[in-house]
Amino acid sequence: MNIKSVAREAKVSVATVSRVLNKSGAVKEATRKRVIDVMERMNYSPNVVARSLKTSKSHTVGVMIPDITNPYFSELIRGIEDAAKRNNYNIILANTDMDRQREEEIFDVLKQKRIDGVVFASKMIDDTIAHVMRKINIPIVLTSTYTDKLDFPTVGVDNEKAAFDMVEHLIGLGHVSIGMISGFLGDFNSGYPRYAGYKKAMECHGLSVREQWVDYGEYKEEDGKRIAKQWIKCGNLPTAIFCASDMMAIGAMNAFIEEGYRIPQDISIAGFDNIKMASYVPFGLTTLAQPIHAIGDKSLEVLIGLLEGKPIKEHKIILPHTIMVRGSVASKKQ
Amino acid sequence: MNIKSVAREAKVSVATVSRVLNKSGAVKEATRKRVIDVMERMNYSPNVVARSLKTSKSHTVGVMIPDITNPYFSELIRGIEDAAKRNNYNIILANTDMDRQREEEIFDVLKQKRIDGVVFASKMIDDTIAHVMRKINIPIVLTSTYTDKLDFPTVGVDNEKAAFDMVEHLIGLGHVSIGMISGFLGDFNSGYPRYAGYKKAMECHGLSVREQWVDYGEYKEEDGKRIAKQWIKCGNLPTAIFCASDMMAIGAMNAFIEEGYRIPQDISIAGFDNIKMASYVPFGLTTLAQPIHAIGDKSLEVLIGLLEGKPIKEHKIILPHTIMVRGSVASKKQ
DNA sequence: CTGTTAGCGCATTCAT
DNA sequence: ATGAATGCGCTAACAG
Repeated sequence: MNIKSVAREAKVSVATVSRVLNKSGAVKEATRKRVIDVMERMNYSPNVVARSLKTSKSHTVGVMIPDITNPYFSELIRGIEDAAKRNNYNIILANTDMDRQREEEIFDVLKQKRIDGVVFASKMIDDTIAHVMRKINIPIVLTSTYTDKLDFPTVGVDNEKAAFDMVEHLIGLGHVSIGMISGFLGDFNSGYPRYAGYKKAMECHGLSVREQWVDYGEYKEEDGKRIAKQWIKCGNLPTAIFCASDMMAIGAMNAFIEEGYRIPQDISIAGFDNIKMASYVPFGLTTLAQPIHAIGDKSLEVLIGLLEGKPIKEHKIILPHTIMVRGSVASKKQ
Repeated sequence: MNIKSVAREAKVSVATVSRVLNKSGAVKEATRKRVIDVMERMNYSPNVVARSLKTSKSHTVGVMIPDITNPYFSELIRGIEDAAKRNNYNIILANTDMDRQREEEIFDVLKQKRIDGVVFASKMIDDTIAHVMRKINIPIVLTSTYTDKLDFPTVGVDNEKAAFDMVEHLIGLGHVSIGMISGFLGDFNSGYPRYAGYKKAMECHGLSVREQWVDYGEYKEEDGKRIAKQWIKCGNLPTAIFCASDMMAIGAMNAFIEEGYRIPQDISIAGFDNIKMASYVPFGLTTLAQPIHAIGDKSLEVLIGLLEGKPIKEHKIILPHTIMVRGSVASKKQ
């Protein structure tokens, strides 16, 4: 049941069937109807593999992320998939766990499968992976990923400004002793800029960043929890803690609650990301909202732009962030 | 840069190149080396699309789920993808939002893309979608999905027994007034059996199911929260609440905490699923643990078995559940 | 052990 | 407006 049998049945050539299939070229309405009829009667479904071989377009893109289990990435994927659906693309999903070897392997099979492009999220691009990505020679869009080695388009928020805004929000609420549970400063995508924004906001308002109130984690709940428990043990807490991720904020909240503190009466906690879970803690988590879904959506739109040969206007696409006010931060004004 | 140019460069025929590529047939070690050398030097990457056209195998499977943003499904997908990786398959991910029309569309394009099989999760299979799934004529494995119309393999836990075990656990802890925030009873996959297990356990121990302590939601946080707040307003609470999903359990917890109750001192709450988030609430959520990752993994393994023509031994594959004891349930023994 | 060749199903160019 | 013929890159049957 291929194009040929349809042609035979409809008493036309395969070229004509192909024409009605792709709405290319002109076909007399009568024969078009006839062909369509036959296709339906035979329950014909064109073989996209053959078409891809011919056109070298698969209408499929690869999406490589560290771990779909991370709520940030599952929202991101949803945005990507929604945009894909709109544009009649499909996505091949691959988890990398940020393992460089695994990433290379995936790039390799994606290339072999002739996918049209990829959306890539990972840790910082080093020379090795940059070389692989260049060599593979297909359009790539980066998100949540820092690079100064590649000139692929990047989609995300202005992390430094976002952190600055959040800390300024806390200061505006009367907080002066503000701690931060940061990401690692070697992470130039999120870790460093968010810390830099925090520091800048503090200095901007004449407040001091105290070393004992800054610690570093890998954005996981466990990290936030561990650090908060440590601080509790040392006594002498800030009145507010800004966390570089919602998961760390949730971990910190859990630590404080388990130790008998009340949030936000005893201590205020702010997060970063606005994953869905942020609204599923008691009274809600106040957080710096990234438009996660929109970032995914835009990433795919940019990729499709690349595929269609649109000239790239801007390489660094910044989407707007907002502050999502919920119950985990209290005012310190008297 | 195709197989032909490699053949030319290595001074062999395309057949020989194909042989070393697929390790099929015998090739003299010397020529094999030479071919491999050439492939590397030319940075040759076989065109899997052409191969698929020839073999009618794409080594790609479709995965259709309601929403990747749902933590249950993101863990499921992770299991599926891990199994896919092990078996050198890729997955095309599609969110359906349980929309029947969307599901049909996706089945259609997946068929056109000649994917080898699909893992399907959805609401109950009705006649219309059953017809589509039969007609598409490719191997399908079901998970989280009830059907009595199709004889496709199904992977999951024994929901009724699981619920029974959990409620018995609560009873063993001394609880006698146990409420349930259930799924809808029309959901034959999870809603009805989990309720049935609850009821059976209660009756089994001579306890009565009180109508005012049973309510129904769609497994979301909001549902658990709404129902719990309602119960609080009515006063007269059970000492323990069994929820048909972790998200509803989290919602219920949030409701109680927001209303000033302490968990588990004032009320015990148990969930179902053991999504990661269940361990990220203060003191942890006691829950009926589904082996979510394993369910995904097994689903794909079964699908691959189908693809390789293995005879299906059992159509209903039940994976073992456990009770994950954390801090949200207290003992009522004196 | 190696080479020749016939398709896989389709899009597309060139005639007509 | 339609058809005939070519080739996309590969696998596998067959021949040697």
